[in-house]
Amino acid sequence: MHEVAELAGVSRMTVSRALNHPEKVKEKVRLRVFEAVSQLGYVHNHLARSLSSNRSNVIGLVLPSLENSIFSQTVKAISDVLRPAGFHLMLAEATDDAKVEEAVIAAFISQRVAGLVLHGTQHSPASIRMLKGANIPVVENGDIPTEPIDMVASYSNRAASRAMTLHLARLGYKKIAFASLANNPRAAERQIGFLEALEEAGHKPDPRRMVAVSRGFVGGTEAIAHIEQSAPDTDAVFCAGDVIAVGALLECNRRGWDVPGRLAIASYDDLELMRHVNPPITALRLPRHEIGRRSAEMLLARIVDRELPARSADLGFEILQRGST
Amino acid sequence: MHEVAELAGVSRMTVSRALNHPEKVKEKVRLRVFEAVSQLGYVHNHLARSLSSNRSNVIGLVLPSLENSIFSQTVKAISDVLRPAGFHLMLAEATDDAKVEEAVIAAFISQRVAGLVLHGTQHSPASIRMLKGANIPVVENGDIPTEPIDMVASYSNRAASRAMTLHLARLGYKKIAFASLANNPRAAERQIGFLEALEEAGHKPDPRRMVAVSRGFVGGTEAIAHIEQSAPDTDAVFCAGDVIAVGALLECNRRGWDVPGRLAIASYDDLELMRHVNPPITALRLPRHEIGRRSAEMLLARIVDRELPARSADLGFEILQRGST
DNA sequence: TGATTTTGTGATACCGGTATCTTTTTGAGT
DNA sequence: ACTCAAAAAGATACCGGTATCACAAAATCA
Repeated sequence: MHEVAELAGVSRMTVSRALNHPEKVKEKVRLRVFEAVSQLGYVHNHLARSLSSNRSNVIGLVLPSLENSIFSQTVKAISDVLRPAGFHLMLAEATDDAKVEEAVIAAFISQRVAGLVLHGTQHSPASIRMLKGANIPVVENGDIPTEPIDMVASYSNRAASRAMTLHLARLGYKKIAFASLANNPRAAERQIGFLEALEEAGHKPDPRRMVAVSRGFVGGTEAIAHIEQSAPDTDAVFCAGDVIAVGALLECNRRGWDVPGRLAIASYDDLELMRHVNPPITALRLPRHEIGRRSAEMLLARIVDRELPARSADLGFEILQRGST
Repeated sequence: MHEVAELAGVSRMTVSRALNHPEKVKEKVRLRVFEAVSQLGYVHNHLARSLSSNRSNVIGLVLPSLENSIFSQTVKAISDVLRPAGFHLMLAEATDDAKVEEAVIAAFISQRVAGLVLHGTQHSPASIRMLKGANIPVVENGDIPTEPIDMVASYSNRAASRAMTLHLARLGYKKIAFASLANNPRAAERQIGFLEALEEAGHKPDPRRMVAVSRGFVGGTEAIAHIEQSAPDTDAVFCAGDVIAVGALLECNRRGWDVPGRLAIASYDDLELMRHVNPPITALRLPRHEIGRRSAEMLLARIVDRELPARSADLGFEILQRGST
């Protein structure tokens, strides 16, 4: 920068101004500076800028899992909002483990990120203390928590699960099973919603129809095997996670079970795949993209425009009725 | 940091040393410093550290698309190698557009990333100039380029495509079609490999059997429709991209075509899904995870250990013969 | 025209650390 | 006990920018 200043015959300060607040510098001088910049191939050092001005242009994103394709829509949406605003995205994985999450959050704060998006709403007291102490805007995704740290953009797992279960009941299914991942805070909320709906529909919950399965397609296979063994009179299964529903459908196809005749299948999440299998699977359309967009917008509103956007946005969901139910 | 130094009764320099090179500080003093750190809840400012020491702990990753689940394995592997080494990951999307890529690279350099991973091997002269000028280690993924910028960790699209095509020929298929995405530099390499293999196997290439399709499952539907219309005697189709093969298989199922009796299907990439459809799809196992791991390791070798790792790692591939061929 | 703003530019200090060199302390060897 | 090398701690400058205030030049007003 020193060299640019010399070549343009001005002070470093003027160079800085020409680059950051061009309107504050006379046109003639400004053009000399730009000329010098391009002639020397000068690249601004954002690190120094951030340190000096105590404000950075990096947003941190913490995901429970990087391998899960579910999040790619959200990531893409965040990125699409940030880029035109000149912000960048830093990514970290925090599994559902408190210690790891604390380390990740500490690392992000240490990098002085301008804001943070957390996918997940269960945080250790230490994490919460750090986040509040850091005094940066935070958006939580993944569920609507009762006590948000700062801001929230999500749908309610409980409400979505409840709605789909009621939908199945309304279609006339009487013996609905629930398959979900074990040890997953979001799955727990979904189970609550499921049970609420059963009660509301006047069904009696039956523990034989609550199945905990592994991640991935194989989870669906497990669910069907469990149902056949423990509760063969089940007439519908609500697969609350990822690709479990597809795994279940494929397993039914293999066994020659008619879907939805022998067993109806509903999915929690509407991956593109759901529309393409036979029969297509009834699913919840969750606002994955919208969550990312709103999260980024809320952060930018606070950081750039210093506004105070609504603390919480419930982005809802939609039931897509298809051939599998 | 000043406060920590005061509380511990030492100079700032000693605090810095206690945190970065604990072995250089006497145990007694070190403990006093750590005590002060935790008492004050001090978080190290990595920005200042990077600026002062002129070395950062952030790695940049440029992907052609964030929505594509294919990359999630690579991202996860990179992240898994970086975290224990104390490095972080910054993510950007650069579509296959030169201008966007230049902007992204400039932004990363401006953030003084310690190293860069580029998924993609076609770069504009301006990008290459910037990268060489920045003097940071760069790893290219996605293909084996003839003139790498710095380092490479990948498999060869051409070799993989050629190998699968030869595999189909060896299985006795005589009229093999090729379906791939249009306007994709990697797809172009794959097509070259396909044509090489046809020649090697003594087959005559037939333009009616070269199909350009859309992204996603629907691409498979398109491929089958095209084959039926333009070259109904085709006995095998090699789907060179993403989930096209699954789309094709599902379409065959819908039409009641026997797979592989009426038409054999082979896929370029082995997603988990390939093993679970019926019949399971023959696919290339590409080293997605290994690419990420090696990329990160190569960068760290250069950054941390100041070694000069091999410039290029061809990580190969594997043919998984399954029921669809 | 002189007084008063307004606008443009420069001087200086500082953001929060680390590199480097200097000084002090420690401890081994005789 | 004394010398001297090695280890530990401190002083100072600087990384590459920006905030802030001072000051000069230009524009506005009476």
